[in-house]
Amino acid sequence: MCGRFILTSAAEVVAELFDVADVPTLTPRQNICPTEAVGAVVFDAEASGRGFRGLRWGLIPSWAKDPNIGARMFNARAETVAEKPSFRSAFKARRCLVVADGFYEWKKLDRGKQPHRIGLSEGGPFAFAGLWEHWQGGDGEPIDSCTIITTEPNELLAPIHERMPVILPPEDYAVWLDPEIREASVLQPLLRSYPAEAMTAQPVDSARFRRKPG
DNA sequence: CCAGACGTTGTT
DNA sequence: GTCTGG
DNA sequence: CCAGACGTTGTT
DNA sequence: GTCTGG
Repeated sequence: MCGRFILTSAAEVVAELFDVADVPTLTPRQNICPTEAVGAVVFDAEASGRGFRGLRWGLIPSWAKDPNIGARMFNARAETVAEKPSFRSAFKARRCLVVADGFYEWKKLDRGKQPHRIGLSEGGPFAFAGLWEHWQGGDGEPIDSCTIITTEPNELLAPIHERMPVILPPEDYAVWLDPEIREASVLQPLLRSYPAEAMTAQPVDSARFRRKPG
């Protein structure tokens, strides 16, 4: 699962890792929530290459009447994403890389819950496997939104939570973003747990998630 | 045929 | 939009 | 995901 | 407890 994450890298670092040229200045964010704008790398048909863009986190199916349905579509299960009505068309044609420097998972304890910050040992940004979708209401603004795919946790994450987001290594970026690839038999094998030995997890203070100071 | 569902969690 | 259930 | 709210009418 | 907003 992944319901909160971090993006603090500078635009230049993101541009180099993902080989995109048009990354705008990025405000460091330690607590990105569902329904907020996230940074994503997508296939840009006009440029016949990659582009960086903002997407609303929480995928709104194109057929949804109420865009608020997207608020709880912030994750999609790797095991079922190719078949679920809300995700299958995006899985075939609109995959993306959601840019992050870390994410949070909450471990349930006998008393309360303990958030952990998780990231790559080597530091730096990485890519969640994502999907995006276009939505157009009757008279409202169109919205492009996205979801982050989850899978089983690795050995590091298993004690903390039952799911973890799929992190794609750079060698998988090209296949994941290629819109001509549509076969689940090619795509689904990419949706695996990132190696535990390359990740770190540390408890953090719950106070950082409060909305109001005090 | 039309009407209604379509998702993720976690918790019971 | 597309599938399922009635 | 968590934090914060948690009402009343009437109308579709 | 459950829903909404971010």
